Amino acid sequence: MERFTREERSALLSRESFFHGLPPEIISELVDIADLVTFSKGDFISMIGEDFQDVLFVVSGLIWVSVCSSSGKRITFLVVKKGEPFNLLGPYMAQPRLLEARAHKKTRCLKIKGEAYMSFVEKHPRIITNIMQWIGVSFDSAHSRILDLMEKKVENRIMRVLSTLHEKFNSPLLFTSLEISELAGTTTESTLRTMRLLRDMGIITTQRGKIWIKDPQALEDTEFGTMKI
Amino acid sequence: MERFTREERSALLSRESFFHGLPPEIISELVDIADLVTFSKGDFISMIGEDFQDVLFVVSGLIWVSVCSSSGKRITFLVVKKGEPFNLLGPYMAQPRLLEARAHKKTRCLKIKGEAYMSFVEKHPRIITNIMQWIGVSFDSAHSRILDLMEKKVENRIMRVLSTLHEKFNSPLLFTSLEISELAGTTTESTLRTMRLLRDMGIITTQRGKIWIKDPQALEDTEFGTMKI
DNA sequence: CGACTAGTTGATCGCCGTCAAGTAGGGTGG
DNA sequence: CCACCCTACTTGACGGCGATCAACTAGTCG
Repeated sequence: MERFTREERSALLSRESFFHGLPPEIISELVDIADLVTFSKGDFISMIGEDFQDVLFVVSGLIWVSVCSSSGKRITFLVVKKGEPFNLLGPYMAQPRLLEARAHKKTRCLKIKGEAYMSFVEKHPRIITNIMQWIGVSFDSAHSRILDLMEKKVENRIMRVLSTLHEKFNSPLLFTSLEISELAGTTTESTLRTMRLLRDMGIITTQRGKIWIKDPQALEDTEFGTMKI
Repeated sequence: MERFTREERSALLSRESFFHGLPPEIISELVDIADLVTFSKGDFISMIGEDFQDVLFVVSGLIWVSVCSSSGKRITFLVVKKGEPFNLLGPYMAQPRLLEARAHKKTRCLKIKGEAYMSFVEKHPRIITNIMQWIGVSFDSAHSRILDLMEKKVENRIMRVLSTLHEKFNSPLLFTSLEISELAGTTTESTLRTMRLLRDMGIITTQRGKIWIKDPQALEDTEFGTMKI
């Protein structure tokens, strides 16, 4: 692990990390078969339609994962931060997927080739629990998002996105309205209108590209459980 | 396997089955640790908020899996037919999920307790590939459904549901408009209005509870890949 | 034959996506 | 340091899709 900064190493072991609870020897064996790769801000990590087979574990930085349609509409369904995995399912899947992954800022990752990942899993079935739990939460999150889209108003979706981002990153949120709207499944205009309301109510304050959550409780809505963004 | 009918046995081994490609000895070992259970039409297999831990494999019949919100809105996101698994992720998850599973008609399943399932997976990592592939397809399907909800009109969603059901069950589809609407994420009224259009165009014919697809090609829309219902 | 469920169609109405026309921040290069 | 540009943000007006309400017909099962 010598090429890691201290911060990166602790990110891999933190409570929020994918690796939490795994025996240290499994983690270090995984690190041994991984390459440390760096993406610059804005880099495409995988493109739509590509058959991306590698598994990534973010050690620093941020990856935005979206699907987009041919009409240009895009929805971001995952924001992968340090300690979190990306593409746990990819290596097992035959057909290319509709994912687009992009580095939101300079991002360092552990990269494991699909083949190596699959053999690792078979050799260390202990890690299956971590994988399944991670996927399970993401899976339920996708379904709660479907429910949200069906019956919640745009305002509530935005509030939920802000609430979730706040839990994950704390204030200030360094995201633009465009990014928020792609997470909530709406347009920038609607996002801005809602943020105007929230500002008037004293729940948030904003600056170009920054959002401070002043009253996190006011954003809460536990109906469908937490999103996993 | 002596308690199975011949049809049930072959359902487990068919090409569309979850078990396809697995060595026979693994399948029979799985059957050994499973109980054969029968649900009557309309039975709740798992209720909202319940911490359902068993894994089921349908050998005959049909299970409808939905999420519903407190306001009564319900979306069906999975129809599990013979040869298919249900709740592959449940045993690994701590918190209860928002799933509701119901027998759509008399349904026979192999039932495995969560603990037994997890040990089985660790003991036979070979099955991980099947599990991951199955989950992966469902996962992508959830995301394509999100895109659908965001940018497709109700008409197109209905058409896609009909097309997918036709692929899975063939004509006639023995479903009511209410059921179709819960799959498409809309109301019965909108569903019926669309079906009226499709009927006028000669693409389908309908009877109470039955839908014949006369022109499957006309329903095609490959934009987001196939749904997995 | 009666009751329940499924299907049908019309009228209304509001959310929110879209278009449009701006303002303002902040980085770059001369 | 200023002029410039690009991006982010802002606000108003409009209009359409589809949810909702309502009233009805037609199968089907006991």
